[in-house]
Amino acid sequence: MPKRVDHEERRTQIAEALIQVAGRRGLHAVGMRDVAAEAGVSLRLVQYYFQTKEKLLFYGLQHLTARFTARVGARLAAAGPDPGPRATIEALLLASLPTDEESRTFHLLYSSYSILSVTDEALAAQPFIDNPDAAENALTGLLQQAQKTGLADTGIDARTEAISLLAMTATMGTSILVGQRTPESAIAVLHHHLDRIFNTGQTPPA
Amino acid sequence: MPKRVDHEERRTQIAEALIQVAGRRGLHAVGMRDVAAEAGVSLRLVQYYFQTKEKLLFYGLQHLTARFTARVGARLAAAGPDPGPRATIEALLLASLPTDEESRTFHLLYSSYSILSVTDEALAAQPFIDNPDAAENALTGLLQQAQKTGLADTGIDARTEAISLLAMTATMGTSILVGQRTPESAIAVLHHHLDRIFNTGQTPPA
DNA sequence: TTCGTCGTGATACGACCGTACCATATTGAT
DNA sequence: ATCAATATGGTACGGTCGTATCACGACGAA
Repeated sequence: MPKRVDHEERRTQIAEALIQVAGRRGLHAVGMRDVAAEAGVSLRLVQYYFQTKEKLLFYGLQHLTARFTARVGARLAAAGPDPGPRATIEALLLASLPTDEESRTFHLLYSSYSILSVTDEALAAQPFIDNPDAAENALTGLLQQAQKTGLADTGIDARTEAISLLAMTATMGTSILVGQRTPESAIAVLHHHLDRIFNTGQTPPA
Repeated sequence: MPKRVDHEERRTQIAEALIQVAGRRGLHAVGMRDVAAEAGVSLRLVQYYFQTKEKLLFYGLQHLTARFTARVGARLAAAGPDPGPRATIEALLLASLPTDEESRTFHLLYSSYSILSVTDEALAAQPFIDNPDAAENALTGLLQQAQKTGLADTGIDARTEAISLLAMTATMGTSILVGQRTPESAIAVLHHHLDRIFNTGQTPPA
């Protein structure tokens, strides 16, 4: 047999090319030839490692979520060992905001895939649909933990607040993307709600 | 001259066909031939009244926002003459949730246009970009008015809460669209925040 | 060494899409 | 009645897109 190339490595390389060009020109505008050119390979190669465009798009979505998960993990690690629940939540939410080129691409493509999945049933059956649920559950758990340790207001409903925080973050992310809002104002809104939920010590509970 | 047909009426008819087919198969998948077939006219006619696809898409967006504005107005009128600020806000927010076929199409297409505008500068220059600002200002005004009349908690920041409510509504609308959340749960979250903002009389201020 | 398979290139094919072109019936103005 | 502008149909053109086909070099196993 010939060169015996690492398939998974090549697939990753091509998937990153897809993400690059899709982030630049939009997911709807990306063709196989664009991906090939961006990856520096021939069109045939893209066909070889992904037989069809649909499979390429699916793999691109998987790779995108994996990259995002890794990035969030890095942010959490950067917050130091065992940060408080509030710091953890803050890192989680802020990592989702499109503040640099990478997170901007994440947000744009994830939104594109979501909208696409509404009218594309094959895409709707893909695994990324349970990812938001995982985030919601994680955030809910963190809030409940904070309530038990007296850090968060016990009067709030953890799940409702988790849903709210994630929902606000998502929309404001899109607002940043279209240039309607600045990252700073989005962060300010999030801080406002975190201040409301968490006992800062400056505003003791009645 | 011949039949002297009403251009605006025909353009509206074609634009509605665009909205129909785009709501069904996705905005990215709609072609001029699809629109023509849906409207029951020839491809040539679509070209005649809109010279290019880009212009058709722009007009479709305008028509979409006009239809949505009219729908919200109808909801407000249905809430009775001079409803309280809370009822007004509630009608405003709930009208934005995709609960039936029409609002589902609204939400899907508006989101599609938004995402598209991120990578399409011609679309980004379109008027719909200031529409969210208008909603935000209106909501802020209503909240401030409610604060002055003692209906809403004076401790909240009206604009921040307006931004939050709109942001939550938008994301939860998309969640409903992709089948991740039910309209009821979204409404429950919104009610929770409205209860927090408004003095219900059951929880007197300290 | 031979052989079969893996990796890669070049190119062709059929479909579709937006747009342009040609034709023609209709009808108000002159 | 003639003319010119309007409204509409039919169809062709150039491009692009996803996919398929043909070809061939490389290399490990026998």
